[in-house]
Amino acid sequence: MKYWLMKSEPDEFSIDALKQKKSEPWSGVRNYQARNFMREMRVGDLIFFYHSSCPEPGVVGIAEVGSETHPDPTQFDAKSDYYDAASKQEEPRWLLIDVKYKRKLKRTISLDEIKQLDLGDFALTRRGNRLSVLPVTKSQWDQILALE
DNA sequence: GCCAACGTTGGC
DNA sequence: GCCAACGTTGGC
Repeated sequence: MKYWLMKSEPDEFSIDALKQKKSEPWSGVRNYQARNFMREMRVGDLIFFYHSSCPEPGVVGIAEVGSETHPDPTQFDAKSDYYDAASKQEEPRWLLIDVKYKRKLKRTISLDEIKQLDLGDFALTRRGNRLSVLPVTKSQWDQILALE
């Protein structure tokens, strides 16, 4: 069992939106590193749902991986913002998984608090980090969740 | 293969 | 809205 963190701008897709929809195909990831992490995901892995680009960035909920990776259909949709003309049906460049709602945290565990923990090397708090999908170790997971 | 220009992310 | 950091693109 592995642990992950996935970012979303609450204006675009919030934890409340996920709660309402129960599960969401996570389309639109267009970064190779993030894609490669998704490829390592297995059904049942746990995900910190993180709100970014908002008044209080931080972990707001827990989700789980609801499917194996499969091709992201938006890459083939010319009308989509995520359309990639260079990606071929026979060899899809971009993948997605389904993100399944588990629960909302009692409160937001802010980025500020997370930075104050001693988490070692952590992609979320690495300087200049922009990854939207990143791995979390069990120890990092437990330390962050202990703040709830 | 280098690297400047450009676009995007995301905290503040 | 600003801007640092970083990934990608494309000319050479």
